[in-house]
Amino acid sequence: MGGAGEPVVDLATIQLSCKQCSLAELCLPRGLAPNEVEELEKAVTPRRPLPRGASLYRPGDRFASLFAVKSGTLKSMITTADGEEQIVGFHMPGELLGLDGLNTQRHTCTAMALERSTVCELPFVQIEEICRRQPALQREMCSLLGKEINEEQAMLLLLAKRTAEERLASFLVSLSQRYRRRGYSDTEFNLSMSRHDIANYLGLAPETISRLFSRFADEGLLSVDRRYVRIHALDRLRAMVEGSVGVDLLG
Amino acid sequence: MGGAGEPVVDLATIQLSCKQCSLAELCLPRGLAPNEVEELEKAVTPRRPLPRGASLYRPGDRFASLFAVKSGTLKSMITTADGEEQIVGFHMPGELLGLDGLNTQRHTCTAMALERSTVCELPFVQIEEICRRQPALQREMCSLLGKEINEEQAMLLLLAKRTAEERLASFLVSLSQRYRRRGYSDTEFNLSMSRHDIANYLGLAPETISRLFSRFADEGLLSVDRRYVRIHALDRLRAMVEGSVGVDLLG
DNA sequence: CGTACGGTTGACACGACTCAATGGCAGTGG
DNA sequence: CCACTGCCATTGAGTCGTGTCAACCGTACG
Repeated sequence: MGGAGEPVVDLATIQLSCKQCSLAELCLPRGLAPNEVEELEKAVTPRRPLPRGASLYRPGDRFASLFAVKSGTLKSMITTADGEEQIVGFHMPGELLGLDGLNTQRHTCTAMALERSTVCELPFVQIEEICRRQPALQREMCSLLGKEINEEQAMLLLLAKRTAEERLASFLVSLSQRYRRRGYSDTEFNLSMSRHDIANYLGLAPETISRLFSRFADEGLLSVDRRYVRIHALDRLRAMVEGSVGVDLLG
Repeated sequence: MGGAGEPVVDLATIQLSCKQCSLAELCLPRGLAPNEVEELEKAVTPRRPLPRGASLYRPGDRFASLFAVKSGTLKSMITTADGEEQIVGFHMPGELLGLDGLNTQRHTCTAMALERSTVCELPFVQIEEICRRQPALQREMCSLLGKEINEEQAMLLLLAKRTAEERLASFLVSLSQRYRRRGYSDTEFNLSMSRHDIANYLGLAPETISRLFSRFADEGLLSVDRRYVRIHALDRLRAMVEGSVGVDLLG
């Protein structure tokens, strides 16, 4: 295998290059010097794509690695004893997941692909090792963990204090910003999650999400066709979440 | 100042001893070897007590240190543009706070004493430095950050899915466990926070908290006198939060 | 072509909020 | 020492937002 001119690459031997990755400024290497990125690269191991619905890890799985989304979208959710689920985050390209395993060395969440997705695996012992030698990465990791905490706190406020309307508006504004940062349109995009997932994430009933989409459309804020959303008045959506924290936290 | 036999100690020169601290097994030194604790101790700087209502830090303050509660209780809250507040956590002795500043090097929360409280200050640059040399502390810090994330995720579920009754039960069970771990009764204690604070934290109205306390008392679950709570049926309270995550997360 | 699932819409119910009045404790000043 | 005065807490009455239940539709997929 691996003869000259063969287009198929051997997944076990190639190294993913962070330097060449278009997501580098969004991902862990953000803010690292070239030589530091090189060191980080060595730790990155490739992984075969996850089909829609596949789990990257499940509750109880041994925590060994963090994962950076390379393409696609994933959701993280916690599960209660009686099988109820709560989505605690959606992960877009360049975003890290797996932090839920840091405490007990076992994952508490399920990470599931919402569509065919690829991720980079970052073995945690190696991350730790590099952190000891490269203060810049140590800083970056801390910043990242702090961001996760800040975002979840902003989410607590959203769930504790905001109306259904404000929650959906906030969700859309957040998606919009995240798409923009990735070079996509911030006013038209395809949702990779179902109404059910959105509802679950926002602590609402799926029917409420449907009704709100219809109302937003009636009010000229946006138009929806299935999962395709076109935002017509991003400023008015923003105005609805005025006073919310978390919108400009996505550092 | 500081003459022989003078009982007043100089706050600027004494070193707090983590080894002798009764909270050591709950706090950062948990799981560290004696020589590692010694090193950590050197970084700890004393701080004068905070009177009730005083802030340890406010949003926008430069992040320079983490704080460990030595006595008393504090609350952390985020504030929206229009002055609304959301309490995101209560901090009891042995617990760390300040993690909200890790992302941007500026605090996003207000940390306020609910009663006269003392804290140990841990300058963050020193923590980072020791982490590089002492993998055990590095691990402990990661575990701690992971725990914070896990707990906030459990809180997201509580706010998104649980009824008012379940939220208050969950809150009381959590308090009960935390008191027990600190050597206090897990069935009788004084709440250090007002009904208003509890309501804010749980995403409810203060009136709802009052009504629930009355109902819980009617049902023989507990008795309340002002802020003094006696739990009569901890098992039944636990049963009400069955299926909730987060109860046994407080590693 | 059939079936299943995701999404939309309507009718209704109910949990929690709001508004309002009252009570009681604690801290303050006379 | 006692009255004053907030603030916190309790309780009731009424409202409203959102959930629940149910029917229907369209699309995607087998």
